[in-house]
Amino acid sequence: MKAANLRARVRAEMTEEIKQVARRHLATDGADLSLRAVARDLGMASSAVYRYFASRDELLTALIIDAYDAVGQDAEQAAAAHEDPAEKWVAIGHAVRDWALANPHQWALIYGSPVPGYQAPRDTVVPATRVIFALAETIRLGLADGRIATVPPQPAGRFGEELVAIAEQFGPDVPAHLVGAGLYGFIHLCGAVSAELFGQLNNGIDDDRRGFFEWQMRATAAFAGLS
Amino acid sequence: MKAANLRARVRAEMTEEIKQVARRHLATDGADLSLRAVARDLGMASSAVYRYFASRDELLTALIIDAYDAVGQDAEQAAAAHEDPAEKWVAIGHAVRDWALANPHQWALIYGSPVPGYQAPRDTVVPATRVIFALAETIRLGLADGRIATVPPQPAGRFGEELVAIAEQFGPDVPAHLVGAGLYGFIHLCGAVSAELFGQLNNGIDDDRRGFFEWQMRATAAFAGLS
DNA sequence: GCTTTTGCAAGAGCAGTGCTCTCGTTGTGT
DNA sequence: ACACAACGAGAGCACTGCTCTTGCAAAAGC
Repeated sequence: MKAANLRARVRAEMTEEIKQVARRHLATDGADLSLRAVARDLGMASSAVYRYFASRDELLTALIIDAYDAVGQDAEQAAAAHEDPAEKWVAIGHAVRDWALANPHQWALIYGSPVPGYQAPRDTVVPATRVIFALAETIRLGLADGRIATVPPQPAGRFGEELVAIAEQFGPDVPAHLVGAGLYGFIHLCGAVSAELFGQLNNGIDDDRRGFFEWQMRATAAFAGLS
Repeated sequence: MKAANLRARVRAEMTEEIKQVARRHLATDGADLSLRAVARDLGMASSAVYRYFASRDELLTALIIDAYDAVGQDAEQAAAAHEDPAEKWVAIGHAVRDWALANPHQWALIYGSPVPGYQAPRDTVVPATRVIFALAETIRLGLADGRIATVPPQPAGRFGEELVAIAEQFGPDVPAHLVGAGLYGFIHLCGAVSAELFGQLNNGIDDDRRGFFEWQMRATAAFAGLS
């Protein structure tokens, strides 16, 4: 059974190697990942790859999960490195942006338009929440420390009830409007990074994009009452 | 020469028809537009399409320009339908969102991740600015009417100078921080629509997405001083 | 020990893609 | 009427995702 473990380990290594080469292809050749090209780089027949991933989409899904985890981990580490909630908030933003600038095609994979034959399996749901959870935890900390000064406008309407439902997942006494502000901040974070990465800022802000980004992050922090 | 006009007109009609069928394919089959499939639908050989578009990318570029113009026009009309700057602002947002919900794949084309062999030709630059110009014009109007109440935080650093440079294109006496707020609002608008369209809101805000969106738009309007 | 089952890799093959080239045809300007 | 440019169709190239069959080596059962 040691041999069996060996077999499983070799399989795990092979799986990881395929993902690694695929990531490299994604980074260099662009978004249209070719399974055959990956197989060629590994010196194996294209059909052999199907022993490890049932389809190209499944490979992409694996890459998506890894990407969510990678950017989520960076965000969590950045948050842990600061004491003040507002600084945590901004640090999360910079961490996400830095990761996206370093891995633009992986960013496009997770926060860009869904891939052609798009399908978001359940496996991606949990890793996808790490960044927004880091933001939410920052707000919760600020709230616990009495660091939340001003408050965003009260949500009115049915979506307010949905915010309440989300708030209850974070524990008692979390105001719905702060959940709204957290979601607002997350949306703006994704929007700002995507705008920079996808060329929406071209011929506008070309020099000090980091400064402009930080200005935006501080604005969203202030919207959540973190100053 | 009347015959020449006829030839040119037939060519224009054919070009438009190809784009129309391509848009339909984009809407139904998804993002991976197949030139051959479009040709089949038109009852022509795939090679004949190349008489009208030099490549698949060129077809996509044409669709991108049209999409920018379409959403831009909707935004401008929505703005024109209101008097109060804050209402103009929200109306622009809803117009853009409505268009995106009606044409999700076209939205992905212009504001999603760039297409695989991506290239943003110069032709797309001008149409791409219509939405943000509509937002900027709204701010300018509010400023002229003395409707700008509070102001966003002053941008500090090099990007502040870049904002000044942009502000000068809009005319004299336009404060840089308002340009920043306009860009901020545009980025959030794109982020909010993309988040909704690309599934980032799933298992969170599922019911009253319109309400949540409007709440966000009013927040960005307030950030620009429009209330 | 040997046999059977399983996991894996390779190759051929299918249907599809973007794109090029050639070859007739048809309409246009002189 | 003639030369020329525009056009459509077809064949073909290199590529893609994916399936199926074949052969081989490692694990499992007796």
